[in-house]
Amino acid sequence: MQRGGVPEVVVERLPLYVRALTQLRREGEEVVSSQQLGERLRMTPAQIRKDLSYFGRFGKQGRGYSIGILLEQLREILGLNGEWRACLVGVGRLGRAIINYTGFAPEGFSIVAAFDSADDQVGASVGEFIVRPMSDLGTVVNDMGVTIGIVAVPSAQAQAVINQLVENGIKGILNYAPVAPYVPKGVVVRNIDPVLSLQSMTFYLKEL
Amino acid sequence: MQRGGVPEVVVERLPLYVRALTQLRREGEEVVSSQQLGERLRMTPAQIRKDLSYFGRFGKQGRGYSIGILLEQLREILGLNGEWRACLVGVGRLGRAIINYTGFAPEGFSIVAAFDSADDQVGASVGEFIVRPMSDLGTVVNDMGVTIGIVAVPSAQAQAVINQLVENGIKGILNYAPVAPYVPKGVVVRNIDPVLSLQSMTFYLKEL
DNA sequence: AATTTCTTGTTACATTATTCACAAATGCCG
DNA sequence: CGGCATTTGTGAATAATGTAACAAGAAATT
Repeated sequence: MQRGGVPEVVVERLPLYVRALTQLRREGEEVVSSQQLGERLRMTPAQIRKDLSYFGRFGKQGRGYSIGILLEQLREILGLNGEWRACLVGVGRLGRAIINYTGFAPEGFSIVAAFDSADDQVGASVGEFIVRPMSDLGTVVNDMGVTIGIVAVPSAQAQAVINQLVENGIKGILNYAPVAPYVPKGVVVRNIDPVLSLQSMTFYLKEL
Repeated sequence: MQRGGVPEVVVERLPLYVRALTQLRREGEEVVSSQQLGERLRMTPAQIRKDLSYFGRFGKQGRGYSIGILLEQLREILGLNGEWRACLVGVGRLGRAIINYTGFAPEGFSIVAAFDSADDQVGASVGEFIVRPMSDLGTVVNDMGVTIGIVAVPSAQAQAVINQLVENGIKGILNYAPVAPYVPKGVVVRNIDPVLSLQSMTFYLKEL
C-alpha cells in the first residue's frame, strides 16, 4: 500500500527516527551514522539508509548524518512542524484518560474539543472542556480547524461515530475502539488496541 | 521473523479473526465463509484461508467454517483459554487509567498487582491495589503466577523497569513508554504508542 | 443421480520488503 | 599529500508476504 511512491511501512518507521534523533540531540550529539542509529532502534543500518533514500540524500559519506539537519528534514516530511488539532469523541473512562494524557501536546497534537453521543454526558465538565453534543461537530471542525478525530466510544457506536467524523470533514482517525472501522479512501485510520497486542503475545508465551 | 514456522504477521492477525468470529456468534451465525469474514475485516478471502492453513484444516468445502469450532481452535492456538495474570509498573496518570480499563478482564487478562519505582507512590492505594515497591517483584511474580508486565513509567525509567521485570521472570511486556526497549530473546514485547501512530498519520494528512 | 453452485486448501505466481555488497565520498593521521 | 578508515546511497540479490487460480469436495437443486 503506497502513496507518492513511498511504502507505508517506511512512513511508519520515520517517527522512530525522529524520536531517536531528538533524543540524541538532547544528549548533545551532532552527528550519527546509520550504524549507531540502528543500534539504538535495533534495526539494520541498511534499512535506515534505504528508508531515508526515499526522501533524499541527507548524509555525508565517511561521516554520517547531521542530527539537526536530518531531524528537521524528517519533521518536515512528516508534517510535524505545525500544530495538529484533534477532537475527542467519548468521555468515558478511556476518553477522560486520553484528555488528561500529557504525551500529545509536546509533540504538537492538541485536543481542542470533547464530544459525546450520550445526552447525559453533554454539558458535563471534563478537564478544561465542556462536553459538546455530536451536532456541534461540523461547526467545531470548521471553526477550530480540527483535522483529527480521536474515538473512545464503546465498540457498538464506533462505526457510527467514525461516519459522523468523516462526514464532517475529519481526515485522520485515532481509534481506540476494538473494531476494524470502515472509512472512505483519503481518510487515514490508526488503531490503538492493547487487547489485540496481548492476544498475539500469548501465542508466544504459551509455548514457554 | 518466524517461530514454529508461522510468520509473525499471521499470528498478529489471528486475534482479529477471533474478534470477528466472536461477534458473528453473538449475532447468531453458525457458519461463515472466508469471503464473508474478509468483508468484515476488509481483507481478501485468500489471505484468511492462507493464514488458517498454517494451523490446520478447519473449513468445509462448499460450506465454510463452523464459527464455534474455528473460534475454539483459534483461541486454543493463541492460548486464550486460560487466565493471564499481569502486573502493572507505574501508577501515574497513565498507569491509573490502565488499572481502571475494563477491556482486559473480559478477554482473560487480569492485573493482579501494581508497582512503582518512586518511593512516594509505594503504599498508596490505587483502585483495589496497594502500590508495592519494585523489590516485591520477584515474590509477586512467583506467588501469583504473573507472566506479563505492563509498563507505564516515564521513558527515562522504562528500560530499567523492563530489565527488572525480565530478571524476575516476566515473559511478556506491554510497553506504554515511548521507547524501543531491549529485551533478551524469549521475551515478547508489544508497544502501545499513540504518538507514533499520529506522527505517521500526519504524513498523509499534510498532503490533502 | 446428475448438474450446478459454493467454498476450501494449496500450489504457483506476483508483489513487496529487507539485506547485501560495493563504488564513490569524506575525513583523519602521519 | 597519500593512504587508511569510515560511511553513504543504491542497484542487485534474497526473503517474506500477499494474491490468484484451480482441483477437489460438499451441499443444494433439478
